[in-house]
Amino acid sequence: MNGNGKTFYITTPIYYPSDKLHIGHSYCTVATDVMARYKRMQGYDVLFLTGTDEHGQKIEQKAQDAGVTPQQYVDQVVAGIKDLWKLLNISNDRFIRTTDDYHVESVQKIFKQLYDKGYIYKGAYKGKYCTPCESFWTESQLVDGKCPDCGREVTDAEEEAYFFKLSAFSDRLVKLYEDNPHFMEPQSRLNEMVNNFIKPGLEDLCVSRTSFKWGIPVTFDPKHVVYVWVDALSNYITALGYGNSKYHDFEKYWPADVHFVGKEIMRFHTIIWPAMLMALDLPLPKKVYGHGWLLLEGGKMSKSKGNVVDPVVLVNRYGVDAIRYFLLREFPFGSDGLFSNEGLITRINADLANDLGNLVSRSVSMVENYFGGTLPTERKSEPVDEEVISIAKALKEKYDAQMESYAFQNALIEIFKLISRTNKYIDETAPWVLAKDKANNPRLATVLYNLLECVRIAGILLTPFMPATAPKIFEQIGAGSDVTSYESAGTYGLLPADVTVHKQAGLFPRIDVAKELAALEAEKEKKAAEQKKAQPAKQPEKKAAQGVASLITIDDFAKVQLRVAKVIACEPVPKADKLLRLQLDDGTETGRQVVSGIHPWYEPDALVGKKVVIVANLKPAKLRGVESNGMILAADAGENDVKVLFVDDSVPCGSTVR
RNA sequence: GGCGGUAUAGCUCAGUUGGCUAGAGCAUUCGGUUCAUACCCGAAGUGUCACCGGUUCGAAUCCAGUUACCGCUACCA
Repeated sequence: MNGNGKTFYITTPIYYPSDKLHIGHSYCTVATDVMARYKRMQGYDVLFLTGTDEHGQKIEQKAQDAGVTPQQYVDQVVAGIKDLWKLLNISNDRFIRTTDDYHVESVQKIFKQLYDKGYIYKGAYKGKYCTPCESFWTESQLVDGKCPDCGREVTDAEEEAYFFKLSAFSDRLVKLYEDNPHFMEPQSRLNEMVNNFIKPGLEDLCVSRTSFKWGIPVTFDPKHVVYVWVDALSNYITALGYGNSKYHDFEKYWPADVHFVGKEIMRFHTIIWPAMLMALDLPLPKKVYGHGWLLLEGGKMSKSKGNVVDPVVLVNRYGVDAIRYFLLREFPFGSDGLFSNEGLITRINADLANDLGNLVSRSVSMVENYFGGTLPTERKSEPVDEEVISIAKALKEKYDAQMESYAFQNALIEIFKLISRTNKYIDETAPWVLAKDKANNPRLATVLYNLLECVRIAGILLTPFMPATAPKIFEQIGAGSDVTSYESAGTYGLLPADVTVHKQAGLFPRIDVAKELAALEAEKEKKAAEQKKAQPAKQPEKKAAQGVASLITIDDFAKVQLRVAKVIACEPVPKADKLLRLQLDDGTETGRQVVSGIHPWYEPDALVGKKVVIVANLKPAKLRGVESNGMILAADAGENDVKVLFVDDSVPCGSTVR
């Protein structure tokens, strides 16, 4: 179990700094941190990497909206992310930014290397081109295989891009999964990957873009920038010095022992990343672990729902270790969990304040009250001591088994079994009764010593989870550094017989549930109000910035025919989740049929009889084989919300809108 | 639509390869205790283990079907 000389390389995903991070990102990073600390404690030479993925169109756009350069934009967000990790006591050894010089240099080399080996080739987006119309179409847009615009024949498209030969790696990937059944966890993800991607046949991957500039230029074809895959995934090796001279640890740490990732990016890490490494003739990571999401009442966290949980607020109210503990205790690492403030507070109260904090407090107090702080060395054991001692002795092994399989919640449950049993032991032995007669002192000292020992062992094993609290525990129970090492958790009875304790303030103050819930609610509303106030100020700025690039003339606008139409009938399109087929009365005799992707937000019945605005002169298109003549106007009301624009019923069908 | 997952006490969840009289924590009620952060200890419950069939001496656990929710994926002019 001793890691002497062995290395352990663990990573978080690199986060996308388009917005502030929320509790979900913190969850992943805290888990990684706990594992890193655990391995360090075991004596491994650990490298813990986290960072940010800073390129791409979305950042470019966000920066433009904010009126700053992309670099300025990410600099500011990244500073906030680094502060958050500091606040959460994250012990990452390195922090990589994909805008770092050395990373850029490496990615350019990797891209070239893959190109030279023939794994990256210049190609074109799959699609069709209508030369007379100068229009690019995808297969699904074609009407009867011909240009939807003019009805003429189309040719293969010319849109230029570089592709990675992902398709060439299917067999090797399947073999990888077969030879290493634990390559990805949880196991249920394996079927998902194989059935969704490998079996239908992997398609080559577009790895460059010409449509935006904010990225790493392709050295031998500078109008292209490297698209996310090669840029972002390779951070795991560039941060070790692969392809650059900033670091020199590639030989030492690669392959990674585990990549922790959110389940949403499992696919990139279990298919694309191994294929890239195969193409580069490099060893593959030993494991990719996809953790679950923290869900809130009402679904996934999202800005537009206003239900984003801000870790900073929680840490400031309850302390970093309470939050770290809660995240890893409450949620099984591989599956989703339900986050609630009430759950947080009751968990802190029940486990940390009542059980752990109070145990330390009462144990230390008794040593002070009955023996002035220092235990006498004379002892008297009794059979009632045996059970709690045997649990303490067996704890480390059980804990290790859970930690090695990344079952953080189970590891913590094991520790708290000891803590509970120790509390019960106090009742069984009733030290306050023993204290009434000096003759019982040897017995009393034995009981108190056992309490301190149990606390010591629990404290050591809690250290990776609660790096700030553990030292406080040790100080209170008088445990020096010689008896708080990882190894020492496996041996019972290491505290000196005449140990001296130091009573201090409680570790975790008890929280008034009702009061705190109200306070958190108030804070949330304050934030929402602030955001509302900030919105109008932000909007005009955004319009101005975008407007410069894309002003149109009144004539341009006149090309768009908007009309009012009434929904006569509406039904879902078969074999499609999002599509609705709408029959409209647009004032003409025949009416028209429109297909719209609004099923997630509207049931057919809710639309029938309503009047909407349609784009009447849009080119017809086929969606899922159903013809659509025009589109319905709807607003993007949030990250994932769409609202159709309804018109007053008094407006006649067919009315022009301008 | 395809693929995958989940469904167990009021709540959050454990239940390895079928043997459970189905468990834990929280919440609830009652009792004990006073060293301690109004804490700790003990006791008491409540469940057609989603539904319907099947395999079996025996099914929460295995198989088929149904329903609900979730995820991945395709469609979203």
